[in-house]
Amino acid sequence: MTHPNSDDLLQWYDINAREMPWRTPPAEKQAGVKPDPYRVWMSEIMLQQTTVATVRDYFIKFTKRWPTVDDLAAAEDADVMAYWAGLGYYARARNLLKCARAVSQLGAFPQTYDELIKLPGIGPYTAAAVSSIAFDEPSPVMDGNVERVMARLFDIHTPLPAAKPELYAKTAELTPRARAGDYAQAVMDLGATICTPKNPACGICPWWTPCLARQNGTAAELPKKTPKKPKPTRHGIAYVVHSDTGALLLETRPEKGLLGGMLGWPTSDWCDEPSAAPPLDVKWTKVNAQTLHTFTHFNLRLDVMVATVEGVPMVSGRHWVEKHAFQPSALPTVMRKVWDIARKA
DNA sequence: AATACGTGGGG
DNA sequence: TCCCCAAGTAT
Repeated sequence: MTHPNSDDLLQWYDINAREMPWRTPPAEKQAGVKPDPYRVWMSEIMLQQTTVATVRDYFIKFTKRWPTVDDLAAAEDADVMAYWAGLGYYARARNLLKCARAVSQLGAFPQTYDELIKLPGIGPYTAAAVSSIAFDEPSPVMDGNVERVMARLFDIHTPLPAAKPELYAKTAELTPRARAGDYAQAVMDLGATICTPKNPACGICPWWTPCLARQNGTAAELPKKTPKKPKPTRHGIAYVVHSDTGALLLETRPEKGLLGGMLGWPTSDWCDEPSAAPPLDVKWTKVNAQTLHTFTHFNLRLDVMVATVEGVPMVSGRHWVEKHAFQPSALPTVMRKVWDIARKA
């Protein structure tokens, strides 16, 4: 019974590594070019709970706009949030900026897991990924892909998240001292392309031989997971008001909580039976369409109310944005949906 | 420890 | 249609 070998996976990775904008191309790597820690870090933050396909364009946009960590550190908060709009998990954008400013202050990125994990937005996964990929520290990297691969490799049936310590032990055991960063990316690539959640392609897997789940025919049912709770549906009202000068009334949402720090329309609270909370005492018209949106832990149905006012009266906590300066792309997706409905009304 | 936190794509 | 899930972190 052969034991899984990191070299077998690295050999596969050297041939099959997917090209990504944050990876050093093989030719340059061979010439000794080291990855840019800023780009590695940026990619890892964006890749948290987000697919490579979605991240690619955002990464290119961000690094073009802010080529270095010092550039990003000097950016306006609202500018960064607008660039992040649509990518989700907006606390990442707020922490991205905090982290950039901390690193800029330090003068350079810390190079070790222990130092990196102290920075905002960097947890166990990201600290391990950056220290290994950018700085060759052999930190075991465990994300959802690695968990799945380990659960199958060792045929572990303990459900997640209880299985994490056990899976981490296997991850650490398999992580090589040399090329730990490449190895981590190799396991993640394997999980994304071959050892997939559904229909794993065991027939072309470089770890076909040692994989216990493959031997036992249990690969497709692993990893086990504890059942999740049902999603409630909440209701709310969004208010889109035009000034007769062409301006729109918007708000920057509070730092904490859902869509924190993002631009959005004034809304009621979101609950079973929302109480009307229009931002202005004018004649509102209910649009004959609703916004449906699914968040991580609840569904949302928003009614959309529209109105027109004369001039641009001051409204506490809200601000008017001139039409020429208004960019729907700066809104989180749910707010973009509201705009799509309101503009047609 | 358990919950909050987005979004888009695939089966 | 609906459910799953994707390179997790903060509290």
